[in-house]
Amino acid sequence: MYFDSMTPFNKPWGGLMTSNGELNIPDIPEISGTTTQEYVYERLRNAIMLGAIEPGTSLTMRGLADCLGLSPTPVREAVRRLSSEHAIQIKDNRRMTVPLMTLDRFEELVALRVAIEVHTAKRALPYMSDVIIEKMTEMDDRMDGLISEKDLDQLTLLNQDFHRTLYTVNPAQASMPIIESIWLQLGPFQRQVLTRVTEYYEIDRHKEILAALTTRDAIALEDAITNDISDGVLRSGRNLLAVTEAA
Amino acid sequence: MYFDSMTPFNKPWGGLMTSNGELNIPDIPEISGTTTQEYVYERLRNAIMLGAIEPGTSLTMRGLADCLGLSPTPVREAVRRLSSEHAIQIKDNRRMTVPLMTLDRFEELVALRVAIEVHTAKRALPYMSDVIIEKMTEMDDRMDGLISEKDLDQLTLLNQDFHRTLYTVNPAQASMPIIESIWLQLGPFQRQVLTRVTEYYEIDRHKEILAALTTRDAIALEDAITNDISDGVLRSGRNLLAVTEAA
DNA sequence: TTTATAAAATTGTGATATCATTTTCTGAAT
DNA sequence: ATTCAGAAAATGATATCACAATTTTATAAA
Repeated sequence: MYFDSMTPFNKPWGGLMTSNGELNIPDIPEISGTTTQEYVYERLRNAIMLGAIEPGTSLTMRGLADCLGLSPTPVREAVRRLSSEHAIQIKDNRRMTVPLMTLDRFEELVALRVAIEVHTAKRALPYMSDVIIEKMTEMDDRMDGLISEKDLDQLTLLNQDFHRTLYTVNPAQASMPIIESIWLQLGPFQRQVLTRVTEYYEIDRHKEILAALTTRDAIALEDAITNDISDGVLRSGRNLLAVTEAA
Repeated sequence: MYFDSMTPFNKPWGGLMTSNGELNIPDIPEISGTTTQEYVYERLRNAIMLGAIEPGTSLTMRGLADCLGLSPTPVREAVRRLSSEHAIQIKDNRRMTVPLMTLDRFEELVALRVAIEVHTAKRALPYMSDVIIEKMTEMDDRMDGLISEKDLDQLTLLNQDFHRTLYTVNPAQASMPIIESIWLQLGPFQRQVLTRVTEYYEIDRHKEILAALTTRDAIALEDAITNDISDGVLRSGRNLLAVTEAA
């Protein structure tokens, strides 16, 4: 069984479920030349980021292993990595979950995201080139298309690519792994928010970011990044959490 | 053999070394009720932070396992966690090392440390209490003693406690794990610097931090933290790296 | 229906076995 | 001394096994 046996399931057809059902971990292309452990890590990470694993659902190591058709060993390593990135919470009752968001934690994570990404963007600015700006502009154009198609998965991924492209023009940059870790902690909840919101990106802050990059204006860049992150889901997230935590 | 067989060792007494020699991983008190994997993680982390594993020394999973008298399984999990925190670099030739510092990376890490710690300190300020300030003052006093005794290990650890105490007064804080991760990346090199420097902490910036906390002055706190981090090892580190990289 | 208790199943953990690679060692030829 | 091939040893990765601890289910009593 791939799922937690704690979860009650009295299905009309009876019998045990085999390998698809409540928990559906989206497959990802298997990168050749990599280890199983790495594959599991990437796949679970992707599933968490895209909200395919509902926060609060309890999981087990062996359950995941069975679900993926693997032995517990590589799953354990992948899970432990995700756990040290706070993407998975290992509880003391032999269960683990994608942590539920709280209002306090949300505010902290968003503020931290702003602080680190602004800092990283500023340090990237001296390395910015017209070629990269062009590349980022293309990304932004593609995102406009994805918004109208309401393809949330690709939108999330491409939005990350956009930011990552900016930050990594600084070749010595050391903050990208940290930023990715924060994205991962915010991801599951952002997805919950996005599915409840109709208008995304009322004001396109990416255009502001691109403008600031073009003029090499650090102050404008700081504002643009701050606004992009804040406008994105901050307000909606606050609302959702305010309602949720009141109940 | 606990060490990399790549390392040549023609010892006069010949024969294989058993379990003490070049690589000496300081023991730590075994916390009861915890797993072997966690113990290995803490012990390796401590060893890296305190510079007991010389950066660049090549290690193997099995070597470490033998050294610690354990099977490879828990060692692998601990090593992978450290690897995802960039405390250990897993190379493609089946070896791993504590990464050597470069000037560029050093500058990035220190700047990042300043940015995150300033941000975290500011958000902690509203939660600051006289009791905590008193506790931090005592820590600072103890550090003065350790400086005169030149006890670098305890000094490093207590300095971290000092900062950690400040940042964690904010109960919802989410940045502590990130700060710890940066400390860990800086740790081995800081130790190399400290052993080559005679005067530590010419100006005691901790006193400035405590003053800013007492007056609840965010601007002064920002300056004090920035100066504390910058004065600590930044200048010496730059010098050491400038010389090293020229060669 | 609820509660207490015993039995059964499941779990996390860590050691071990196995396998394909990779590295290191050996020794001859240059 | 160097170089280079082949043999031998060591390594990382994963599956499997064993075991204690915990949870879940089954059973019986109130």
